[in-house]
Amino acid sequence: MKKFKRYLVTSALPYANGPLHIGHLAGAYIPSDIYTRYLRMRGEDVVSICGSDEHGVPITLKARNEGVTPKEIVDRYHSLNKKSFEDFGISFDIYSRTTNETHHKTASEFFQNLYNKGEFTEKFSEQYFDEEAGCFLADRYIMGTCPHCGNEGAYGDQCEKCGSSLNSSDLINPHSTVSGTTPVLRKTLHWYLPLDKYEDWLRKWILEDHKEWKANVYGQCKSWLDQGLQPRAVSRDLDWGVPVPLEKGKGKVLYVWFDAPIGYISATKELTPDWEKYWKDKDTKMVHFIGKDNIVFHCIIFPAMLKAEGSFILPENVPANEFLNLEGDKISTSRNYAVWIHEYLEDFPGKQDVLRYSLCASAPETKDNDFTWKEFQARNNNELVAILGNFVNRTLVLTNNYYKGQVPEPGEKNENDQNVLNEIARIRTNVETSLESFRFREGLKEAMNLARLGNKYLADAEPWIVIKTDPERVKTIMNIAVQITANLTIILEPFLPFSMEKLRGWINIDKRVWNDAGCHDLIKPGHIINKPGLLFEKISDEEIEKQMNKLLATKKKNEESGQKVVPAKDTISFDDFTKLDIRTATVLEAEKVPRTTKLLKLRIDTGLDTRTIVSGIAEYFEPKALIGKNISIVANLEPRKIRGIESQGMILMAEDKDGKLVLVTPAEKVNNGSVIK
RNA sequence: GGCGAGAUAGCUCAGAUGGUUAGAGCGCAUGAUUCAUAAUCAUGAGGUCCCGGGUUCAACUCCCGGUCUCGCUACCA
Repeated sequence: MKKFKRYLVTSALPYANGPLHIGHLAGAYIPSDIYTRYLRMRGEDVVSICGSDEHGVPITLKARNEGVTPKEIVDRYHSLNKKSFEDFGISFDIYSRTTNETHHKTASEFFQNLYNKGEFTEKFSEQYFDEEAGCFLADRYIMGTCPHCGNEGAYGDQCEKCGSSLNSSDLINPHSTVSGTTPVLRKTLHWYLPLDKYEDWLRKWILEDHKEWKANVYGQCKSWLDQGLQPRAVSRDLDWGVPVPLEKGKGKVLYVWFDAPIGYISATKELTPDWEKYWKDKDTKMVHFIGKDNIVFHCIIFPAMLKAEGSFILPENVPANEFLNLEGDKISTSRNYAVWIHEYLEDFPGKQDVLRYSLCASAPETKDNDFTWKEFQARNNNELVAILGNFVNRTLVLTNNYYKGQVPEPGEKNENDQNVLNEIARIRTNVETSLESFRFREGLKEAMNLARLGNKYLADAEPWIVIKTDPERVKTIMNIAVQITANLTIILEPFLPFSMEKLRGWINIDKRVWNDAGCHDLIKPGHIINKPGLLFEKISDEEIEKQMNKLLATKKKNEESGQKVVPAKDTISFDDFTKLDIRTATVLEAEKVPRTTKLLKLRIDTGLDTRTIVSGIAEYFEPKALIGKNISIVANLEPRKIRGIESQGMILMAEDKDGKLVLVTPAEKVNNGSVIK
């Protein structure tokens, strides 16, 4: 394995439109922090980089909703999240932001550089502009008729019917799915990164040279590469972001995916004038910690950018984690369903390590995992308190009782003593192996084995009994117990930094380097230790219930408030209304449209006729359960072909709070074809 | 529908290149113990290794088919 001279560790830039929650921590920041702290203890040259990602459309939308400027939004969450990280002990060397000057400059230059080298393809296109919404429309927000096959339900980027890929300007009779209005064409210029050009080396670099990447990461990349890469626009028509640094780029900004990863570079620049040795020297090992939603950007797109630029190194590994669920449900920022870090820190002051432990011990390393408060409690009470805290406590209490806190001189060691002492070094090696392979769960478990070893040693040696008959022997036993404790402060430091600092205070030693781990004489005889406190305290059922109730309350509130009520539409005339032919009908047959997930093909009796309607409701209804149902339809909607089947009308559905579709049915049975008015 | 990842004890997870009684931690049971926050230590009970086929002397491990979960994607007038 190659030996690197220094490390560059990056952690996904959290998007500054909401607070941080446990999913963020478990996915990226806790592993990254453990890794970084470990490397620092090894004396490696390492910088850990992070910052807020503060550009992009969602932030402008949130700002608009709240009637404030985007800047106010990002300021709010940048400072909140920066503080959360600090308070939680995530030890970035810098936590920057993408709205600052250095970043704007760096991103501009990066763009300019690629532009000068001719790496971009430049393309004028007629883009649709929604005059009502006041913005350009992404292709997928536009629908219209396919110029090739006449399919009226073609999207701006692709026609599903004939499979041809389109530009929205090709569509006949386009309409905006944002406002429903007809957008107007405006000419606009954009720059594209031709990812297809880089496919060959990406394929070799990932699929051949990095087979050691985690299966989820490797598989995801392979999937993308096998599907074939497309050029991607690096600019957007928007006013919130890094301006395109070209005369003809006025009014345009760098697309957020292009801008954000450059944030790693600009943050490093801000941190040190020596930033180039971290980014451009082949002896630097770069590692990106991210969640699985970010794999394609960090494994394919960003490396393509770096390679295109030419002077940058590429990541050695991208240990992406899967997702964390919460009490069986998905974490949701918008629905406020999460354990927020800033709230946790208030509710459990001084218990950063408990959450660090809990999230690391059940991190979603290989598959999605579920965080439950009960498990959190169990991890604390049964492991941190009972195994680790207890061992430390009994060692320090005994040392104080027997020797007034003065570490005794060891006598002759028996075979078991030797075995136990030797075991420390073995545990250290195991932890190293785990951490260096990004297996943090395993590393933590292994580190905890040292505390288990300590408990067992005391139980076997029984100093509280031997003291009565052979006090000399007890000196050896207690010396060894103290050495184990001192080793704990090293081996657990990356995982539980707050607690180990506390523990070092009690045993009255300074922070030691990783290489000291395994030593049998970290603390010299005669050394005086301090009075200990409790390293961890039990967490009561009441505290846990309180947290669980909080989540239940959120759920309940979400249910009550229901889904967002969409704004009222414009007034229409009575004539407009009478144009609609809404009537009752009965489902005669129902079957799934093959090779789709959502589509059902229904045969219905409208009173006038029997006809076919294709409807996107397959996720909510068993076909046969629909047969015989009384429904309401729009009977005079112009027919349209969906997946090659002509759909003659539309079934009326209502959506409940969970997004589930519900049939709109007459309260009492009426004849088919009865007009709804 | 396409692609990717996953499915192993109550829970969280290990199980290179197929090979005797499938492992760990926590939980549970029993016993021991009392220095310790009723903590610890020992022992033990728990598994159709998602299902169905196949290859093989031998499959949790390989092949084929299927089911379920998650993600990306398509689709949803």
